[in-house]
This record gives sequence, C-alpha cells and structure tokens, in this order.
Amino acid sequence: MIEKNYQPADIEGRMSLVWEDARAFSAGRPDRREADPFTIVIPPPNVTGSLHMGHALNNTLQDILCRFERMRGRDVLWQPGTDHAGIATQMVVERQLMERQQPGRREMGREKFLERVWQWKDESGGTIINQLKRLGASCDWSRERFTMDEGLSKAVVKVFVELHRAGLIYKDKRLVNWDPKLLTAISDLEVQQVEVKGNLWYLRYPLEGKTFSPEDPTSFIVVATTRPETMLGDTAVAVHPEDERYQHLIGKRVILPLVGREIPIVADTYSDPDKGSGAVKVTPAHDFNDFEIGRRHGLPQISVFDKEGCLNLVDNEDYLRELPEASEEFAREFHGIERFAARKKIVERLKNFGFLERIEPNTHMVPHGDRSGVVIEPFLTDQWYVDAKTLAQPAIAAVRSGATTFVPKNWEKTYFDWMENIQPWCISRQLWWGHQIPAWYGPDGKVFVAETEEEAIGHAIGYYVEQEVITPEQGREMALDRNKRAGFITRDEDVLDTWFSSALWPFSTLGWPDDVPEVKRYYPTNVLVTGFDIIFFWVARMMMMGLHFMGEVSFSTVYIHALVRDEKGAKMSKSKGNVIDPLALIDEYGADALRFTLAAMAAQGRDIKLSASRVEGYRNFATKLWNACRFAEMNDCALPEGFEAAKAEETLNRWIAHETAAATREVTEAIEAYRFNDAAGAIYRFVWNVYCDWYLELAKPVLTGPDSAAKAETRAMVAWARDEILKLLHPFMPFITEALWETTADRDGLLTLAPWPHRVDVPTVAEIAALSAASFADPLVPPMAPSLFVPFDASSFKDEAAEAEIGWVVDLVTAIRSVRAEMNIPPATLMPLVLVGASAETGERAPRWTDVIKRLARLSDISFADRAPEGSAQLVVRGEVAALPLKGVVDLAAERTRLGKEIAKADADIERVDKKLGNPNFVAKAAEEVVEEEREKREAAIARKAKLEEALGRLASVG
RNA sequence: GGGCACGUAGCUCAGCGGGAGAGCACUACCUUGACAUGGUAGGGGUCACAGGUUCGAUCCCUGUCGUGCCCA
Repeated sequence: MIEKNYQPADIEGRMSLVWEDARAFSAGRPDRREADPFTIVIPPPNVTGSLHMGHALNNTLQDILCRFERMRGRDVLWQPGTDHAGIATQMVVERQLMERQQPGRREMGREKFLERVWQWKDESGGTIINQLKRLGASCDWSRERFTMDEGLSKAVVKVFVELHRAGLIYKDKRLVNWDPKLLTAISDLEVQQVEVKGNLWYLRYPLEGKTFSPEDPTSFIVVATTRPETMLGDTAVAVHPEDERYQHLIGKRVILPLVGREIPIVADTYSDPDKGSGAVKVTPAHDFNDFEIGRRHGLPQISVFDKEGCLNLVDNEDYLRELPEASEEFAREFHGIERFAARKKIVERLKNFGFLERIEPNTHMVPHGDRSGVVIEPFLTDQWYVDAKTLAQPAIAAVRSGATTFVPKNWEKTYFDWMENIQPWCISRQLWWGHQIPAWYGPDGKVFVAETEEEAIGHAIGYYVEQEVITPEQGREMALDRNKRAGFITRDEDVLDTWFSSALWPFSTLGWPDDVPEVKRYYPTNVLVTGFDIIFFWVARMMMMGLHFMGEVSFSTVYIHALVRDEKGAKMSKSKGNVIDPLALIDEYGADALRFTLAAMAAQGRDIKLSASRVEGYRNFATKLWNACRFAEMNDCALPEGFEAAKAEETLNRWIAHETAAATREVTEAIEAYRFNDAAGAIYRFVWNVYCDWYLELAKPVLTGPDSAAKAETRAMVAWARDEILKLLHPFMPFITEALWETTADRDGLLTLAPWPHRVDVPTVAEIAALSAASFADPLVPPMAPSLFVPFDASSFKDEAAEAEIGWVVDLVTAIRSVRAEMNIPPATLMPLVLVGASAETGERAPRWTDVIKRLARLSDISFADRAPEGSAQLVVRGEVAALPLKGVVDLAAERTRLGKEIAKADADIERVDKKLGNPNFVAKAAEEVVEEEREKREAAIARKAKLEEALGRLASVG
C-alpha cells in the first residue's frame, strides 16, 4: 500500500539501507562479470569538508551517469573517497588543541601530533561521506579510499622516487608563495588575489657621486613602489631601455637610502614608463617579477625577512655583505620588526631624511593565502619541484588528439592555455600532516631518494665509502648494526602537496602499484565530472600522472559543469555569507527534489543561480508522481506476466506506448550527450503533461467501467507505463522511484539494478537463464525479474494513427474548456456538444471517446448535425466545427467578441505567411520543405478563418 | 590590460537561422472519487541597444552599453 502522503524523509533513509543491504552499488557484481565496465572516480572532497552546493551538483551529475549506466547493464565502479587536505586538516586539529587548551603541535612533537590527526580523522572525517549518502550517491562504498591510506601512500612514494630517478623531480632554490602564518609554501592556485587600497610610495634614491639634496632633482632618481619595506633588499633600479628621461642614467649607480648599498641602474623592459615614475626598485628575493629581472641582469638576491615575515638583518650575510660598518647599528635597530610595522617605520625614516617624495593612493591586487587569509610573501627557499613542463607535453597531446575530450568543448582552450604556460610545480610543504618526502640527507647534505629508509642508508653508505668519507670497514659495520648507523642520515621533514597524491587518484584507488585485476579492468576511467575551477588543480595533474605512469589517459571525457552561485550570481562562499546549505534543502524538500532541480538547471556552459522555489516545484512533481502511482494502485493496475506493451490493441494504450517510446528516446539521448537539463525536462513533461494530465484522465472511464478486455489491457498498460516512468526517472530521483517500485508490485529485484528501457542489448532467453544462474549462485545478488525482459523496443516503436486520434481528443477537450472558461459557463453546467458536418473519420472516432470527452469537457451529450444549432458557441478543431448550443446561456455579444479575436489571430497568421510567400526571393532561395510548410500553414489558417467567419455569420443571423 | 561567459515574461532560467518556452509568482474559476504539495482557463516579452550577413536573425558576425567570472 502506498501511503497517502509523500514524505521524502520517511523513504530516503529506508531506501539507502535497502541498497546497502543488497550491495547494489558494488563494482564487479558476479552477474556483470561479462559486462563492459563504466568507471568514474569521485573528485575526492576534503576530509575536513562538509557538503556544499557545488558538491551537491557535482555528485548529482555523477550519480545520474552511474545509475543510468548501471541500468544499462554496465559494471559500474563509482570510486568514492576523500583527500587528506594537508593544510586544512592540520589547521583544524591545531585549532581544536588550542580550544581545549591542550599542548600545541610543537610541544607534543610530530609523532604525537599525527596520532591526534588520525584520531580526529577517525572521529569526524566521515561527515562528508555520510552527506553524500544522503544525497543518494551510488558509490561503491565498500571501496572507499583516503589519500593517506597505506596503499595510496605506497603509490605516492613510488611515483616520487621514479620521477626523481627520471630527473622529473628536483630540488631548487626559487621564490615560492610563502604563508608567514602557516609557515609553509603554498601553490599558486591556493593564492587569492585580493584588491587592496594601498599606496604608491615615491622614493628618492641618491645617485652615486652627487651630493643628495631633495631640492636638486639631478642628484637622485625617483622610484615608485607598493612595498617600501622591501627596499632593504633592493639590488638594482630598473628603467625602460627606451625611456628618454633615464637614458643618461643607465649603467650609473645609486646609493640605497638607509642601507648604504651601492646598486646599479639597469635597463629592462619590465619597467613601464607610464606607471609611477617609470623607474622601479628591483628586489629579486621578494617579488616574482623582480626575480626574473634579477636573473636577466645577474643581480644578487637579498632576502631581508625571516619565515614569519619579520625583518632579518643581524647576522644576515647576504644583507650585510659590502656594507659600511655604520649600517650594523641600523640592522640592530630594525631587526625582528614585523613586515607591516617595518613598512611604517621605514617610510617614516625615509621621510625624515628627505628620501620620500610623495605618497599616492593606489588600488592594486595583493596575494592572500586562501586558508590563512594573510598576505603571501614571495620567499626564497629550497623546495622540491616537479618538472611540470615536461610532463605536460603528453597531456597536451592527449587532448589535441582527442584521446580525452572536454564537454563542453570550449574548456579545452582554458586547459591548453594553462598547460602551455605551466610553471615548475612546487610540491613540498612545511607541514606535518601529509606524505613525508622520501628523501634523506647525509652528513654533508647530500640527498638520497628511496622508497624506504633502509634503501636510502644503503645508497648513502655506498656513496660515502666511494667518496672515502668513511672506510669500507665502517660502511660494513653500519650496514650490519642498526645502532651504528643511527642518525647517519636524516629524513626530509617536509610533506608533499595534497594534490600530488590526488593526481594519482584514478589509479592509486584501484590498487596501483600492486598488480591487481581492478587496475586492468577499470582504468582508464570513462568520465571525470568536475567544476572548471579545478581544471588546473586536478584535471591537468591527473592527466600528467596518468599518462606517465599508466601510459594511458586517466579518462576519455571530462565533463565540466557550472558553478552554483547565489541569486546575484556571486560565487557562494562562507565569508560572504551567501551559501545555501544543500542539507537544509534536503530536509525541507527531499534529496530527490534537490537532485532534480540541479539536473534541470545544469545547462551546459551556464552557471546555476539557485532558488528554493525551483526545488519546491520539483518536490511537487514528486508528489504528483506519488499520487499517480496511488491512482494506479487503487484501480488494481498490475503488470501481468508476459505482458507485451507493443501488442496492446486499444488506441489509447497504443498511444501511451508511442509516447513512452518517444520520451525514452529523448531521455536516453540527452543523458548520453550530457544534456542533463534536457533529460530532466523530457521526463518531467512526460510524467506530468502526458501520463498524468491525459493518459490517466482518458483511461478513467475504461478503468471505472464494466469488466472487459479493454479494462484489463488498460490496467496492465497503466502499470507498464508507470514502471517505465520509474525507470526513466530513477537516475534523477532515486529514492522515490525505488520506494514506489518496491510498493507497487511484487518485484524480484531492485529498480536500481533493473534494465533501462532503451537498452540495446536486450538479452536473449539463454542469457537470461545464465544471468539467473549467476544471480542465484550468489545469495547477495537479487535475481532479475523475468518479466522485465519482455521486449519493448523503445528505439523504434511508433504509432502515428494512435497519435492522431488521441491528439484530436485532446484538442477537442482543450478547445471546449477554453470556450467554456471564456464564456463564463460554470463547471456545474453540463452542455450538449454538436459536431457539425463531421467527416467520416470524426464520425467513427467520436463514439469511441464519448465517455471521456463528456467527462473531461463536462458535456451532457454528443450529437451530429449538418448545421450548427442557433445561438451556439462554435469552435474549430482540426478543421472541423464543433458547436455548444445553449440558448440563453451563451452570451451572444461575448461570443461575437470571442470569434472576432479568433479571426484576428487567423488573419495575423495569414498575413505573416503571405508576406513570406509574396517574397520571390523566399520562394526561390528557401529550402523546399520550408516553403511547402509555409503553404500548408497558409491553407490551414485560411480554412480556419472561413469556418470562424461562417460561425460569426450564423450568430449574426440569429441575433 | 588579456581571456571567457552572460543580458529572453515580475523572479529563476531553457531555447537558438523559418510559428517566443518552462518553473515559480500573478488573475479567474473549481471541496469533480490519485493528487489543493492539486485541477482548468488566462494575462504578461520591440528576446539589452545599433549596424551587418541572409529570402528570412532572439539565434550567425561587428560594435556599444551593462553584469559576472578567470588570469595578469
């Protein structure tokens, strides 16, 4: 029995359990051993994360694809899991320690701290996974993976060692984006450019050999800067080589104010003559552009900050080199001052000595760490790098050749732009939570990269014996005695960027590097579904790693979906406070309604601005379906064994078969083309506007009539079409459809494993037997219902005659209702209908639909006549006149107005078509079908107008 | 400054070379035996603006204005 009211909360939890118990989503089910695999890896959410609208959209789309392919008989693996989110997770746990007033990370030490992080992960790390389950994600939960798992960590180590051996990973001293709060390097992509209202400070740098005076412009050069505090690390001044103002100064030297260092004036095109003073100070150790200028001119790099962003001058050899002794006092005075305080103090000092020309307000972009929120400091450090440029080449080629395609295609441009300008990828992070880099250092700093410490020691001993640092004898002793070699080499303390492990996700989750059958079966994956914002973070890196280590692309299709934005079109973010919580929407309207909304709005290439009213509307759609199924149940509609829809005899039943086939084709083709909104729209219209509005209404007289063959067939057909609807809708609304599937009949299997209506590979009888055998062999696999295999070829079934007949009924009823409403005839008034001058076809059809038409159009009687009775309202349906004779009820003036409006409409049609057909160019140049179509339109409009005028004439003669 | 989108009914959005569509909102009527989380009928748009291509442009091209995003 179906409950009276649809309550999503009541069924969603229960259906989740049903699927789980049946292990419905397990990859490699025995009954699908021979089936084609279909694989999607989930973009792993942060283990610290919770479900936001972007996740909801992303996973809804993946789930639609997975459920669709699962029903099409594929062996689906949707690989779930989370990533360890190095910085975010470490921050979460550190914050927790602080809140509980427990010892901090450094006090407890690395090992203890990592234990705490794991403990946190075990307790709270499952949040987002449970939220994905609430959304209905049909992942193979038994295969859930975590980037810090043993197996995935093994893959990380192997990849690092092999890339290092191949020279594709190396250590280098370069500028990195340094987060002075978190004390780690971060990636370009974790840096947010924020517009900040700052200043341009114009500074006077005295020229060497002149006596500096603020009054004498020939005694100095003015440089403009947004970061005056970095001037302590300046090693040059740059001007544009063609800037006439400065030609005479190129090659001269200036004395750096406050510091006293002599630095050159160089010519470099980076300097923009139109910006500031046209001269810039060059600080290679604290600015990415200056770093490049420094390289071009061979300038020294002087870092003046420490890793916390405080001035570091005392004992700073780079800084103090070649400086006069007096400057040591200055160094002591400024040493240790935080960078923004230093800015104030330095500007003040410059001003006091006349070196500050002026200050100009200037709005510019300043890099901020997206986790810490503090201003990022370009900082010169030793880090590990991946040679991304080399690895990118095959990844670029794979997209060029079409081995991997983007949907929509225009994202390929973005991909190429990024890949072709890719920079070395800094992969080391100064954190504790993550994969510790498998590199060890010998006593002299020599690095040994190996999969294990034992192996590294072996290499080290060999190396140092060869270098005669230790004797062969010492080496032998160390190799044999653990105690003797303790502390000989020390491991790199840093960990790898989280994205380094995520890049391996499509194959590490399958078990690589172990030789397991899953790798062979499920790699390459079929499609990756993601938002464009992580094309760079993730897609590109998976492409690089997949091609290098597997020799094959990671996925053949990348579907890039929209971003979910708020009602103003702004990106949803916590700091803006404009987030809509998907879980709140699920609580209010159900997961099915939310999923359907997201699918219906997921038009390609367009962002989604979500509003709750849409979700409500689709919840109502679910209710509609629920009630339609209740109707079927109340009328004892059931599918008899062996029923064949294609062989139905009743016109109405053939019509719904025709419509079902059309809807099936539409939905199937739309999902295949990733047009989720079209698919959702097609099933929505079919359920509501075809099945509910017309089929069930037209079937009512038959269902409530006397027992007959027609009644039996209609009962079967109502149930059959309902089942087809449940299947077509299942990928979008899995909970309600599975629940109704369970309740509406005695089923042998779950809907989620039932075959898709459009399945091309309808199994033969022999195959069914084999499948059943396989199913029964494994008690966990529910056998498939034999009745599901009754062939109905949705790809080809058509019945145009049924379509024409039911179409006439629909048009007639609609026209009568429209006239009644316009004439203000109360619904309680039953009117007679007269079909005027009916054709033979109509004469045959009408009696077959008397009951239905009477009921739906609220008629007392249907009759035929050659002329419309006096004083009747008349309407034209498919070229024939129907009259509603009701003397006294029909307001003649109103009817005259109504007919006048209809005629005007017909006139407008005729005029528009005439204009076209009157154009000789149109007739000559337009496609023949188009011209023919227009001619037909014209004829129809003229005929319609004639009938209407006739009706108006009759009215005039009466009144 | 460079790149990518987008401006269609009051709102949120589809459509995209030959008759302007949906959901919500709105108006009127309906306690009709599945459903008021509903039914029936209806109102509402110079498809941002200006040029061009075409027999024909909401749709293709160019420009202008406006909005958003990404990158520098």
